[in-house]
Amino acid sequence: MMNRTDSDEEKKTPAFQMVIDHLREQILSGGLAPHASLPSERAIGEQFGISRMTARRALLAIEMEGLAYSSGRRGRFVSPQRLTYDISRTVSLSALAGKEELGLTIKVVSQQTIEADAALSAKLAVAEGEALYKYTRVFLLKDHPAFIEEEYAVARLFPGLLDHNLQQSTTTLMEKEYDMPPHSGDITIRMRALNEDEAGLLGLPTYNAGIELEQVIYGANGKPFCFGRQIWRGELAEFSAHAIVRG
Amino acid sequence: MMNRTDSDEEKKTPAFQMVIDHLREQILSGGLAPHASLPSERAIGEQFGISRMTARRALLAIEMEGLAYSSGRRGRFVSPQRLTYDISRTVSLSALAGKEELGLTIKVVSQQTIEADAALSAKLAVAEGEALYKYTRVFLLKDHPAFIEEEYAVARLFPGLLDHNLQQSTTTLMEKEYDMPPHSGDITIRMRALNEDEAGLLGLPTYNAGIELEQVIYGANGKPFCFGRQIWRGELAEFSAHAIVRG
DNA sequence: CCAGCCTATTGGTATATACCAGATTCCAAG
DNA sequence: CTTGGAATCTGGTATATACCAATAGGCTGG
Repeated sequence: MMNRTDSDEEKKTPAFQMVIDHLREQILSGGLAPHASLPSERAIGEQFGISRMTARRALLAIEMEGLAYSSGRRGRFVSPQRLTYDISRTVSLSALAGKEELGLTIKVVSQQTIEADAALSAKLAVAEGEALYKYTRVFLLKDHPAFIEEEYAVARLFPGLLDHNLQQSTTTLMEKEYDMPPHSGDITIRMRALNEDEAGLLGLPTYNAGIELEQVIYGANGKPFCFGRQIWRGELAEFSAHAIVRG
Repeated sequence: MMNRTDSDEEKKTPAFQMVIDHLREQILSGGLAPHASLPSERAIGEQFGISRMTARRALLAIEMEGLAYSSGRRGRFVSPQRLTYDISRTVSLSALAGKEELGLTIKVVSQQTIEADAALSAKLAVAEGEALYKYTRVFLLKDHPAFIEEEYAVARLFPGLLDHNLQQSTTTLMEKEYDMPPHSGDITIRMRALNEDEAGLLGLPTYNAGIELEQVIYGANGKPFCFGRQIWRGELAEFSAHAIVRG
């Protein structure tokens, strides 16, 4: 059935591995351009003389490598390039805004006014129950989701914030319209599995891994005014920083 | 066959999902302590009345969530707690050293002297071909691998470095023995799939995702003297920073 | 008591098959 | 030309089965 080329050398080299190597080479060599479609599970199965489940497995590995993304039942496509986010230079997406060539668009998923719970009141140094603006947005590169951002802003400091167009950098908005430039930020980055909602918004299977970035943004007076949580497709994120050693 | 409780509500809720939810609850509630063993694929299959492949799928999802790790053909075990690495305060593992309760040990995998290639000479601002010390170490928590570190140090600055015991913080070593305290660092963090060697050292299946952290460490004179690359088990890593906005 | 072997168990790989539901394509009826 | 629906894609879920290799545990003979 299979035409494994490893029969001469001792043994092993799984079948799905050959498919992975083949697809990776195709993608990295540029034989398949970003957003081009990959062969279907069944097609790969026939092409390599393996079962669909084995082909599927290879494709899922390619997805995990970040080389491709799947889009529901439409098929799988080659991933675009990784973005770099300099956390010691910027807060929020100011570094990305203006990069028109990336095809960055923002989709507002929800916006509302809520009351601070215990966790948020601690992060934003406000009383529990104080009004906060909460808005959720998805950032897309050429219609391909890159990350989700949930932001919580102290409502008292930004009256009418939700009346503005949220399809832009909110830190720019806060700086220009409310004279609240960001001064510093506390950032936490970790890798974790996505829940169902997040996976749905990012177009990923549930329990795929992604990168979570949380940040509290402080104003010139040293007080926090905004808390944000971003969930990135892992293969698209890259974070850089320049740190001065203290103590 | 199965005893799915979702027959009353409309439909769906995959079988493997029930297993995931059950295992997650068990682990998060503390019913299963860190490093305790999980039921085998076959045992879960029988317990839930599903096939082994479906049980396997649920277990792999639990692994991806970081709640458990597999250890070759010995079985699967509950993951220990996540570590936090403050990149704006420290370089290398000084933050972790001294935390005896974590059971941190270091295994030296290899050490050698090499010549700088183009990439390394650029990062370390030395001539191509200049001698560098290279050593690879695995950091373990109670015998459970947490991350791999490859470090490259400019040999000229640290004569005889490899004669020291490398089962300790090398930045401390460089500071105490060679009077080269770290002053600042350039750090890059990304998520990516592991290759075979890395997966082997970390006890993970190949093509699992992990977090890569690269850093160039600069001395007080502003010159780089050490380049390191760490590959973390994603579920164990957490990076934090305090950043001042510039520009 | 310990070394060596045998066996049971575990995860890893692989197949063939089946049905479902969303997406796309295309053609025919209006 | 447009709309409707059918046929045909796609991936998602699930099963039953098979063999392999590495591990762990128990037993047995020295």
